[in-house]
Amino acid sequence: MEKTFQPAQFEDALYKEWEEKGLFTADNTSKKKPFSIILPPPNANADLHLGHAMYVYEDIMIRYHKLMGYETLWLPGADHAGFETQFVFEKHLAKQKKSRFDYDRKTLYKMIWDFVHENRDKMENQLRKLGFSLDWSRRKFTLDEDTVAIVLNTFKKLHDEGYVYRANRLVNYCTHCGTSFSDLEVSDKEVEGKLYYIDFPLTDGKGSLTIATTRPETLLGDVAVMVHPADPRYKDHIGKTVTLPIVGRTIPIIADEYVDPEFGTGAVKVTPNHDFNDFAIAKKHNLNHPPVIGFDGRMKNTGTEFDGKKVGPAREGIVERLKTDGLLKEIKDHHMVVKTCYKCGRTLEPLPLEQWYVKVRPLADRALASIEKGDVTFNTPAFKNRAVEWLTNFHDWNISRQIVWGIQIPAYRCISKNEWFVSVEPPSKCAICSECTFEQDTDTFDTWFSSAQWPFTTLKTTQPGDFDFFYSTSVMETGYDILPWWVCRMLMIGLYATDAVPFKSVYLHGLVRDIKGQKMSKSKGNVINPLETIEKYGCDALRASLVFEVGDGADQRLYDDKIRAMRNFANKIWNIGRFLEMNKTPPPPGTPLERGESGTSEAMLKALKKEYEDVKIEYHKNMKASKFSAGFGVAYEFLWHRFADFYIEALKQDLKDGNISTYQALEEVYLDSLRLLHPFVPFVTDAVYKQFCGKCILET
RNA sequence: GGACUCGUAGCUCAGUUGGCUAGAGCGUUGCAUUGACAUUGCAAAGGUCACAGGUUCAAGUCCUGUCGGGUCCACCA
Repeated sequence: MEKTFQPAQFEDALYKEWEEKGLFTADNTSKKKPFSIILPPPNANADLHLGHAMYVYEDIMIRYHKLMGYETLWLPGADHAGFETQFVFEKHLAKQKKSRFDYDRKTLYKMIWDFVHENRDKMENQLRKLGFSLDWSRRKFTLDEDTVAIVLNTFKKLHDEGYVYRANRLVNYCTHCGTSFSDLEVSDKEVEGKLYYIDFPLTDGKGSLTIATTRPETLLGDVAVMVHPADPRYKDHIGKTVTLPIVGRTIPIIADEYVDPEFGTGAVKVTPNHDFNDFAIAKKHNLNHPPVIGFDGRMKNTGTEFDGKKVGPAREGIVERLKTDGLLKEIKDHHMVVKTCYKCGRTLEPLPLEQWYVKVRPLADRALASIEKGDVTFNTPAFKNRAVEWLTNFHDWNISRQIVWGIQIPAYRCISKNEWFVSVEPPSKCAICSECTFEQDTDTFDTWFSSAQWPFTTLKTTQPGDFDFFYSTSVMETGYDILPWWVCRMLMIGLYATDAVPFKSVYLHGLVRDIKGQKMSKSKGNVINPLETIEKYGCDALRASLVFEVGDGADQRLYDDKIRAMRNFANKIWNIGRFLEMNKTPPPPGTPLERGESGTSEAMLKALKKEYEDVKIEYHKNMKASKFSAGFGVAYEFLWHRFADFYIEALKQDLKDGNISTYQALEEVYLDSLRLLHPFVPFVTDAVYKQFCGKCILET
């Protein structure tokens, strides 16, 4: 063995050897019991970060089960990550002073395609750097033709069976990113805003009604003023009309219990197309007015000079105008929450738009039942509760996105009758009037709609027999932060499409933070790059530090000292091997040892074996209970502080004397303990193991 | 407003169903060792396990409350 421990010198070669020997390749005709995990497909738009390194928990499970005699499959993939990728790509375009508007749909798609494939190769090599025992012969991409076909079929099935419908509702729309979102992609932001008190003159000339609003610009699209039916202040106003400032339209004063008399003046304006609550109220009272804000974020349909102005300047202008007209009573500071785009951070605009929705309730109920029955289990009760809470409260899911990068929705509109039909294959003629030149929906699916199907779109398209042998998969391991986005939706859609749970258990891990507990981000400059860390300390050190003394599913802080400590452990593993190798010396001629007689060490060797047996029991107990940190801790403590510090130190002289039975006993325990540690620190354990056995650990 | 989670040595954290003098890594102090490893070994200092009650033969561990940190969801004209 080399004198010094230098992981960078053997890791890549060892990984290559594992791959070439087919140690990660699954056999779906095996007689062994299956154990399968689908890798959460990383977005093919950037380098891997520490979050991806947390997939080490999957590698631990896979390697452990392989060593325990299971037929394992860990299936790698990449996600096209629709909106996320388009967003990243637009940033690249911006650097070249270009934008998505400079290209037609096809060109833009092709450009992103090339960008993604370049990134995908890089990303996959980074997964190799992490030592992950992925079956590369089965790698998949969410835009592979065969997986896309399955996604389209699922959509059609959902549609035909009434679980997907098209509706014109208000959506959360980002006028900068140019797309709508589901409820989950909306992030709340607290801001110090203003509350404007505005007089709406009564049409009969007898005074005015003061309303309070945070969005004066939307008054151009108002259809009513609303008060609480029991509010004594406004009892006489109900049924009268007011004249809308600036535009001069006459609108009614209506009553609805929705109004909170305590807030503002107790009188509220109703703008059907730009506020979710008002939308519902206006529908109830059968009132409407065209939208006054467009998808470009500019005012329209107001018949005023504000048409064409962006919302912000329009608000300022309108406030000025109200002041001039003497209708602005007061402006108060108002602490409020605005819904913003989770990606670009700009304020979202509620706008009316026709979209495809998944009717979530029946699907979620089935998912809840599967959890209830225990068909799916969670690694902690808290995560189970959170999943149940989400599944109980899900709203219908908007799956339409106004972006080009993704799977175009297989829905077609009959132009002459303005009706929609769904068809997996591009139809040759209109299915409704059979004459018109119908057109396909330009929208693409929410990425999560295809991700939600990933466990079966992959297994149904890798190798014949894979689905039958490996589905339902054994574990879904991912970060708890995407429980609602991904895990819950996989459960819902998986149950619907395959009549079986997509995974039998869910293992959620926590977030990796910096030493102060802050989220890592480029702007804060506190990012630990996994690849640089591997370069510096070795892959095993990084992997071990993400597992060592970490609570189940808990967030953790990662820092250089911890990684170094784990590198030291890897070094220890290496040097124990070196020491044993150096002491594999025959006993001097003519001594009792040469005749094979055991020395004084017999009792100690017996104690060692006993202790090791106990350690193994403890280790397997933890591993089987998915207490990986504890399992690692047990093996760590034993090898370093018992085996090396205590037994080797005590038997050192005996070993140097050439006591072959001492040597053999130590070697046996050492090599076996390498197998316990292998799932956590695969490189160093295998590098040493090969020196002694000539084979890789997973080969034996 | 609803829910979850955490508060254990200077720092970062483990502590499984309540059970012997409360553990680890890093850091600190002393000693040793330069023929496995200074990426080492031995030893030491350091904690009234946030606080206050309660259950129990026994509580860091269970229950209630308080304080403090974090997270998620809902509402907000």
